[in-house]
Amino acid sequence: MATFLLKTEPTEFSFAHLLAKGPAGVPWNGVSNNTALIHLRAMKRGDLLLIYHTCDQRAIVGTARVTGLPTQDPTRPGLTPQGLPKFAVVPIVALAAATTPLSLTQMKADPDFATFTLLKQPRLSVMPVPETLAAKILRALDGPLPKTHPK
DNA sequence: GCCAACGTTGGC
DNA sequence: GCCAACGTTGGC
Repeated sequence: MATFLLKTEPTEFSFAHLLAKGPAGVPWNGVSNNTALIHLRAMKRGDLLLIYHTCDQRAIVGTARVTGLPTQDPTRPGLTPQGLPKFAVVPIVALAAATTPLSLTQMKADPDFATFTLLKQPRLSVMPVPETLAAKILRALDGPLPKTHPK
């Protein structure tokens, strides 16, 4: 199981909004940046997601789960030369809100995060999170954490 | 194929 | 609101 970080503007689509969708979840769409799309296409059912709010909040605010494989965006159909969805969309559901959101400031102050893509490529909206870092982030969020894979 | 101009993102 | 970092576009 891999872990990825997804950025969202809370004014556009907040983690609270995702939570409110419940087990139905949402298709994570609207990504156009090629590097971000490469990571989206690599997602598998069961992968863990860390949801980061940009703008005023600038913190990881909750966790979510990938519930299916990436598919084509119905509004922008097309495949890559490798036969993968060009503008990939991934179904996700919220898991839990963080009891303690982990702020960008905190991550910047921690040497363990020095090579983290979130800090090195501030404009990338979808990125993989190394396993050791993901574990550390989950401990910091200190909420009801995901324990099991979906059935 | 290069690169200048322009657009977008997101932290400050 | 500004601007740095990137990505994209289009003229050549």
